[in-house]
Amino acid sequence: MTTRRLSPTLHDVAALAGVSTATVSRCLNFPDQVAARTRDKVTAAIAQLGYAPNFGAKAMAARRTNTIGAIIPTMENAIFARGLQAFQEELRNHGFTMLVASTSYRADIEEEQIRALVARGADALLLIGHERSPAIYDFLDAQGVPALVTWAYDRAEVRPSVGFDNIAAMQQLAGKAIGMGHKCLALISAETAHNDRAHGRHMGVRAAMTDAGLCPDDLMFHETTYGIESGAAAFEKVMQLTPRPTVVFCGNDVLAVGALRRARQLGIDVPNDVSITGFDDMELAQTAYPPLTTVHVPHREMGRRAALALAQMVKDGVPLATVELPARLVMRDTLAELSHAG
Amino acid sequence: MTTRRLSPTLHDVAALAGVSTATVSRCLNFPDQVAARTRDKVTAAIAQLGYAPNFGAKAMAARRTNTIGAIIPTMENAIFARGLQAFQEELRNHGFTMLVASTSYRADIEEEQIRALVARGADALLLIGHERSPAIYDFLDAQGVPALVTWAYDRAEVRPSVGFDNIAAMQQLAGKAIGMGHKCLALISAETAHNDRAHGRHMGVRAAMTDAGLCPDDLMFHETTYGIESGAAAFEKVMQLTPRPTVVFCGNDVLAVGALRRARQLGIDVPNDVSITGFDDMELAQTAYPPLTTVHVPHREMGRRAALALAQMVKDGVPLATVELPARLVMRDTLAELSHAG
DNA sequence: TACCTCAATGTAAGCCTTTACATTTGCAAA
DNA sequence: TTTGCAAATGTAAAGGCTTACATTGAGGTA
Repeated sequence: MTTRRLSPTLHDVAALAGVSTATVSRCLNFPDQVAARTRDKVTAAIAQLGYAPNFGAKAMAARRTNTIGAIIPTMENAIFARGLQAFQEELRNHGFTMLVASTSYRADIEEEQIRALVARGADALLLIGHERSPAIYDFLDAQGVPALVTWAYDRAEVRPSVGFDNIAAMQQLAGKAIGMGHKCLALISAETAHNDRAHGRHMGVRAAMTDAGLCPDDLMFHETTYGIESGAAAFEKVMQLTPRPTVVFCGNDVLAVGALRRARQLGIDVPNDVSITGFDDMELAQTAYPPLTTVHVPHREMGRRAALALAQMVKDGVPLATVELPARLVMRDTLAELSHAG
Repeated sequence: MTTRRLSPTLHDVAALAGVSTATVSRCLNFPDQVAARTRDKVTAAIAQLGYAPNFGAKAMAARRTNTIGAIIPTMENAIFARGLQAFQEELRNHGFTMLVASTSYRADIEEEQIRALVARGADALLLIGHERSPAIYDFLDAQGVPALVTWAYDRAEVRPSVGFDNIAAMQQLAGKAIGMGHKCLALISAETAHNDRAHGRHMGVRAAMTDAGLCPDDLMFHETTYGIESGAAAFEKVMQLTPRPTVVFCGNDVLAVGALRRARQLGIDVPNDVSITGFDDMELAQTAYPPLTTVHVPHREMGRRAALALAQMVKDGVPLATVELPARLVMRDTLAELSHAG
C-alpha cells in the first residue's frame, strides 16, 4: 500500500520522463543547459502530471524565495498605493512576488513588520524613508537581507535609496512664492517626528526664506496629523495668526485640500485672499477646486526603479545604488502673485 | 574545517540549550508542552544566538506558510487600496502576512497571478468579484487552496463571498432619483465585461426603471474606461444626446468627478441643470465640488471581514461562509429634485 | 585508432524543520 | 518499595528541491 501524495513531485516527473530529478530541475531553472529532446520529454511529463513545484522545498534548497517585501506607512494614502502598484508590476516582470506590510506610521510596528517579512523569507526589502533605529539595520545586515529606501533622497545618507530631494523640492516651491511677493509664510506640516520627508519639506521652506533674506524663524509652523479634516482645522488656526500669512504651504495635498475646503467655508478666496499649495500631486490636486498648485512627485517611477534595482540585486547581485529622481513644480490655480490689495 | 552557516539553525539552538531539536521546535510552537525550566534554557539560547526560524524549511515541514494572497485589479484605485489595508491589518492580528498581486482588470493576468500566488505558497486567496473561468476554480480546488470572493454579493452564487449587492444598491439610488422626478436617465459605466460589479450596477438602474414603470431600454447607457478624463469625455457625449438626460448616474466616483469637472467647464450647473451621482463614496466624493451624492460601500469592513474569515479557515478549518454587507446612499449636493424649469 | 574536450546527464548530499513514535523521568498510589 | 501512568523529552524519518561533483558519450584532433 503506497502513500497517496497530494500533488506530483519532481520525482514523479523524472520517473515519467525517464530522466533524473536533476535534469527536471535544470529543465525548469536553466532550460538551455539541457538538450531539446530531453526538454520536450520533461515538458510533456510536467503537463501530463499537472506538476507544480513545491514552494517550501524550493525555498529551502535554493535559499531564496523570489519574494520581495515592501513596508509602507499605509496603502490608504494614494501616493504609497500608486508607488506600490508600480513596484509590484515591475517586480512581476522579473518573476518576483510582493509581500506587503503597513505600519500606520509607527516606528515600533515598522520594526515588527521588518522582522516579520524577513521571517517570511523576503529576499529583500523596500522601505520608506531613511529614519529608523540602527538596531534594525544591524538586524537586516546580520540576516543578509538587502534593503532599499525610497521616497527620500539625501546625499548625506550612505544607505542606498531611490527618491527625490524633499528639501530642494520644497525650497523651490517656497522660493517661487517668495518671488511672487509673499513675505508672510505659513507651513502646515504632517508630523515630522520619525518622518524625514515631512521634516525635509519643513527645512526646504526655511532654506528658501534664508535664500531670500527672510528670517526662517518667522515661518508660522503648524504640525498636525494626516487627513483632510486636520488640514482644515490647521488652516483655520493658522489664519487667525498675526500677521496673517499670505501663503500657506501644506506638507501634502491632502492637508492642502482640507485647507482649501475650510477657506471656502470661511469665505476666504483662494488665491486672491490667500495662496495655498500642496505637495505630491495626487489626483486630488487636479480635482480640487480651484486646482491645486503643488509639487509633482514621481511616485510610479520611484516604485518602478526600486523594483528594478531590487530584482537585479537579488538575481544578479548588482549592488544597490542611490538614484535621485526629479520632483517638479506644478503651477495650477492656488498660488498667485501677492495682490497689494490683500 | 567546518562550513560557516549564514544564520543559526534549530540545531545550534538545541546544542547550546542542551536539548533536542524536537524540544526547541515544541518550545516555539507549543510552549506549554514543555517544562518551564527547559523553556527558559531554550529561550535564552535563542536570544543568545539571534535565532530566527528558516521559512522554507518551516513551510515544507508544516505544509503551511501563514501567508494569504490577495489579487485585486489595481492598488491605484483607492477603494481597493482601502479594503486591502484593512485586510492586511486584520491578517496581521492573526499572524498572517499578505502577498499581493494586481491584474489591471485583465482576466489573463488574473489567472497568471492566481497560479503565481499558489506557487508562492499562499494558504488561501482573496479574489475580487465572482466572474472568472471555471478552469481556474478547478485549479484552486485541485491544489486545495480556499478562495474567498469579495466586493460582490450574489445570492445565486455558490462560492463564498463577503460583499454587498451591487444591483440592489444602485437600484435604490436610481429609485431615489426617479422619485425626485427624473425620467430621463443616463448611466456612465465602467467596462462591464468581466466585471460583475459594473454589470450589477447597470442592472440596478434598469431594475429601478422597471419598478417605476419606465422602459429600461430608454436608459442612455455609455460604457467607458476608468479615469477622471474618461468620465469627463463620457459626460460630454451623454449630454449631447436627445432627449438630454436630467440625471447622469456614474458607475463610480472617479467617473462622476470627471463628469462634474466637465460640467463646470461646459457651464452646466450641477445639480440645477443636471444631477450627477457616483458610487463607492471614496474621499474624492466629499472633496469634489459640489460634494457628490453617492453610495457608500463598506470597503474597510469587507477587507476586515474577509481577512477574519480566511484566517479562521486556515487556522481552525472554519468553513468560509457568504456574508452580505450593507451599502447605503449618501445624499450630498449633486442630486436634486427635477426642476421643471430645466 | 587513441586521446582529449566539452556538453549532457546522473548521483547523492544537503537545506532545516516538524512530528509520529519511542524512551525516559517524576510522582502518586498501593 | 514497587508499580503504573502521564508528562517531558529524545530519535529519526520524512518533506521536495537544488547543486557540487562524478560519469557518460559524442565529436574533433593528432
